[in-house]
Amino acid sequence: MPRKRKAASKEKRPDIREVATAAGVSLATVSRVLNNVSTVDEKLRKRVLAVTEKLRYVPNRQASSLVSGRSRLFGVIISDITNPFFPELIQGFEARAVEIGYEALIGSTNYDPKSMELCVERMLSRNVDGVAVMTFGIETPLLERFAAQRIPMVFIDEAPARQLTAAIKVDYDHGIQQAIQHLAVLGHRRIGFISGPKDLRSAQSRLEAFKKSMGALGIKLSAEMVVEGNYTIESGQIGFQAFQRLTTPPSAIICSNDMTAIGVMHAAFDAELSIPRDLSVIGFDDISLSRHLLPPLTTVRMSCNEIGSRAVDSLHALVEDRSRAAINSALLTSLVVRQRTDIRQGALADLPGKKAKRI
Amino acid sequence: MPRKRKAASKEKRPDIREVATAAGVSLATVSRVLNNVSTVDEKLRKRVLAVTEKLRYVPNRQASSLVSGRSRLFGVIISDITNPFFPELIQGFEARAVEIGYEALIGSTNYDPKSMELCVERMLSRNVDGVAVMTFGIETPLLERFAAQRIPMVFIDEAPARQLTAAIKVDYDHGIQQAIQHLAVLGHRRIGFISGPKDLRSAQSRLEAFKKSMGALGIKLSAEMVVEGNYTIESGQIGFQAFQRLTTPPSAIICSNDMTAIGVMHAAFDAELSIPRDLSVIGFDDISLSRHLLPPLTTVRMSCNEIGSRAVDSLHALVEDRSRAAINSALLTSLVVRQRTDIRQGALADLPGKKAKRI
DNA sequence: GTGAAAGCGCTAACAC
DNA sequence: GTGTTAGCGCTTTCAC
Repeated sequence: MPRKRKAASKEKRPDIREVATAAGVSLATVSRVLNNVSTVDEKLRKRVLAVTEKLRYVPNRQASSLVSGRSRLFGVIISDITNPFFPELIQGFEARAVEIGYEALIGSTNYDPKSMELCVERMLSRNVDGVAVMTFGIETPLLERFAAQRIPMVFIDEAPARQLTAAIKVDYDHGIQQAIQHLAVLGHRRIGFISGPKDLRSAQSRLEAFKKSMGALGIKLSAEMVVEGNYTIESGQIGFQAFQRLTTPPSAIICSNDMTAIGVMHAAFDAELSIPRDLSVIGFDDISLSRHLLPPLTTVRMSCNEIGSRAVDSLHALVEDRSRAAINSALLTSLVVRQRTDIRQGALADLPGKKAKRI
Repeated sequence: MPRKRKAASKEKRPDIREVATAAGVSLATVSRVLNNVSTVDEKLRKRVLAVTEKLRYVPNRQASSLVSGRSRLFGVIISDITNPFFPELIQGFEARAVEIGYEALIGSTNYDPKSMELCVERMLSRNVDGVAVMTFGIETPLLERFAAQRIPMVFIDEAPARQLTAAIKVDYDHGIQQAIQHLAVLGHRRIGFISGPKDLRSAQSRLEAFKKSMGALGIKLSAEMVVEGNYTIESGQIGFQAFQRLTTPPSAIICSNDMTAIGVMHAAFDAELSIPRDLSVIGFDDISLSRHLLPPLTTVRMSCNEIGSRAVDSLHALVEDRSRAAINSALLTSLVVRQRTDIRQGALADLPGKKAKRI
């Protein structure tokens, strides 16, 4: 069949014009159909859709972005994807973004100022319609560049008071209070807390929730029971050692995140203390790793996945209606009891007459 | 100052034309400078660069992609970002992509055909310049859509023989041989293997490497010592149980990936077997989790980060010179000895006169 | 309700 | 070497 087009190997993909021709309409109509403009005649709609299908037409987003001024791209800035806190967040972010016809553009700062700046410029050069700043310690001047373009931003916990900016609020109190209650029931009274870096809002919030809950439960909290960490495994090890130097070390430790808790467990392991027999520990975040530890870690769960999806929702709201920041109810945290907490050693002796059971 | 421009709040970002005007050159020259075309006069170059800096000009990639036909976007298709195998891979992919001026577009199939198809269409509609298919079980017809557009693809281990396609080769033998050797030295002779799904190339390769190395070391391998798994924690648990039902269970188990090893450890824990005292286990991949387990897992390390960066390099080579597939030497694997392997119980008794030391 | 036409910001021929 | 110009594929007025 010599008249037929040459073999399909370098087939060019169809553009909107081809679809229009094949459907016998103008390309404006095709565009309207694809963008769900309601004023299109149902018959034409059907016809266009059929052709779209048949030709396997996929719209070129570069082109549509260029002319419409909306890239349908949301940036998400994180510290480092190998930090187990982030994958789940990204999963939530990406899934929700795709759901509403957006794409996620991930940028890792890698804790490096140079990377951060590059990251911001990449987002700018791809014209993101919004950015979720899920990392801390990013320099404010960099964020100003988004602000200058009126690009919406969303943060965790606390956002700079500015237009087109939202925050995903997290209710730390609930989970931490449950954690303390859980420990109290097991007979623990000396409960240590390893915080995150004090200059981070989220770290402060968690610490405050801890102090508040201790007060609410009527447990005395001495200053030596709070140690500052920095969310890393190492800081958990250091924190543990600091506690061990006390005349009376805590019988339970609550950590500001799971990585810190892992550090505590490693240090305890090295010190030949058995967890949970000699020391109970509770983490925070419930990264998937925690479930897989042996025995698994008791932790305060915060849905990172939901943080991601909420970030997208907020950004979306901000894009659609640039005046109103999306206000969501705070994300709840709650205790997941697994096997790194146990009744306090000697608790039974202290409470003669009472029967305590292992849980 | 009434004459001044209104406050900066809705400042539009500068385009190439503004830069050209400010630098007193044509916009073609600016474009040339930005794209490192060498024929530009050094004086003009400097001037343009200075203006670029001053105006904080960031090129609009949508526009340049549209006209140049290159999006500077590489897609990477994975199964699920919360599978600990992937974050490191993505990290390597993204880092290298950014390094060469590209962006990474991540697509998760979530083990779901619908997601997969959407994923492919997203990549197509964003005009990716290449795709790294790092997941298995993606339907070939979908990949044909990339092939039809002559979009380069890269795979792990084995690629369909086709133009514009490359594979990242991994040398499994080296690491697995080390693992078996390590176990043999510890006195293990009955070594079990839990494979990945038999219909996956990479799973086959690992199993073959195991069989080969066992033969090379002169260790007899009975059929009952190989169990098929599917790379999940559950399959590790099931595999362990299968081994336990044997008259003589293995004294050591090598798993096809770390998740499987974790499953084995969980099941052993439940069965009140102590690892490594009663059973040695070795994983494969060295996901970061393995390091953090208590005690940490002995495993065959494969640099997922490097798989990612090599994928980008291959794609890049394919884009630059569409005829030649990038050929890299195979990625090496090697044993990381940690604390989940130990001398076989009773090995000392079997070898009277020899002194064995714990390592 | 539909079509024609004017660009979005940039690159790549092509002149000069 | 540098500038001019014609689009890339699409959305969006604006007429009709």
